[in-house]
Amino acid sequence: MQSVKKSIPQSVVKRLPKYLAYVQTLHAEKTEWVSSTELAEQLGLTSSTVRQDFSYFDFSGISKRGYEVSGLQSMLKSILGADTEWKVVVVGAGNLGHALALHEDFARRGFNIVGIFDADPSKHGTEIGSLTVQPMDALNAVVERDDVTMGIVAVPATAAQSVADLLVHAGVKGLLNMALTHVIAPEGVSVIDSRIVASLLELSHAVSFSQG
Amino acid sequence: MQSVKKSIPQSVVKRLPKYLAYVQTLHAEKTEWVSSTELAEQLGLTSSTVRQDFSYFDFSGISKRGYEVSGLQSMLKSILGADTEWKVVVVGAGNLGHALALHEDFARRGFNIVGIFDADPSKHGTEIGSLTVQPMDALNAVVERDDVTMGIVAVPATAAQSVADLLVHAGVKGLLNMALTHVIAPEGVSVIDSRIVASLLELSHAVSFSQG
DNA sequence: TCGGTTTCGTCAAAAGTTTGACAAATGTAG
DNA sequence: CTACATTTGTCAAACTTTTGACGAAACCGA
Repeated sequence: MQSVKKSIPQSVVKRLPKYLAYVQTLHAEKTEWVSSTELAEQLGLTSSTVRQDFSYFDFSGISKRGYEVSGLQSMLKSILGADTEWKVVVVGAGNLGHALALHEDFARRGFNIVGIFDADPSKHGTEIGSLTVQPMDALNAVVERDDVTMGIVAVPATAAQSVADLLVHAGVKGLLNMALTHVIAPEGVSVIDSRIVASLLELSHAVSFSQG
Repeated sequence: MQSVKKSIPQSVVKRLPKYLAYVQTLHAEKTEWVSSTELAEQLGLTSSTVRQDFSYFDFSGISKRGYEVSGLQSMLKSILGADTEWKVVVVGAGNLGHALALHEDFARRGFNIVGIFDADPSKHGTEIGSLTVQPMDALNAVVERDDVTMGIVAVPATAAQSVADLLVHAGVKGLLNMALTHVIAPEGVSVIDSRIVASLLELSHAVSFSQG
């Protein structure tokens, strides 16, 4: 009987995007109810984990029916901030930055890329979709003017920390780090690592040591 | 006094790529020794975690000096399979697949992209770096001929599972899934989720609920 | 050589996460 | 209306991961 919203453990937050993705496909195909068992099967979990996870937020299922899909969807969206439009800048206009700036999945989920920046003058002025690559010293103004909340660090490992510092200084509150290196940010700024390369390394470990 | 190699917990394997990245920068600048304290500070861990992690593999530090950088680097590489060259294919020649096929970090770490495939005929024949986009039905032959171990699934969520099935059928042993949806693979095939979009959602959660 | 200090390796306690079990709730069929 | 089957919500046990503590090893300076 707690009314104070207790914060949701990291382990649970990490699963929420997957719940949301699946629930959205259900919603798209007009399914109205989903059980913890079905969610568990689809996402490779146990039904107990699913119910436990959902117990962290104020959303109840109904015995014998399960969870109402559209309500669950709204709840997940609101917890994840996926019902908000976010302004995002990308730093680094290499292959990866370029692709991320155009990535439809971001826009579809409310992450609007409002600027792309690069230190290399030869890239300035290049058009990427509806954006133009800008020099680093334009960053502060854009972040301020457009009220940008997040920055994507898509530069080589050696430059990652200094770009992160610039973004923090410009005022973003969250960083998505595409480099493999660790990036340090002050209290109040969240950093999440995208782990693209780390994932491949994990994979090669898994592949090397599976079945021997 | 166990000589049998006990398998390394997932939680530890996840940190290994970061250790490796940092140790490589040390190596590049000719630093010879590194302590658990320094590693901990740089990667945002406790020194205890670092020592505990290293206890899972057969590599000792020396009291009062720390760990020898180049030996540690080799050990990490060998555990992660980063001392091997891997053959990788990309499925999906959209923005993301395109960028991944060209991503220098992959090549630098021994992940060689040997083919890129797309279901869309209008993309076939497009040149991406030294590769040419091929139709899906060329997949099996390439995987077999080049002994491809891993596949990167860079297609829209709705196609992810079927592409994964094709890759598994072709014989890859590991999948890197770029889509937000969960992908199911048979026993013996490892799947790692790249979580790019999931990471942004995590970030927006973190940003929404920090300091309130 | 010796005492002081740093850093490792290890252990066990603490904290966090997942699972299994079961009562209570809800729906269904007769 | 009642018996039955299903599925939730919750609890505690089991498991995993992280942390703190401390003895032993190795180096350093006098």
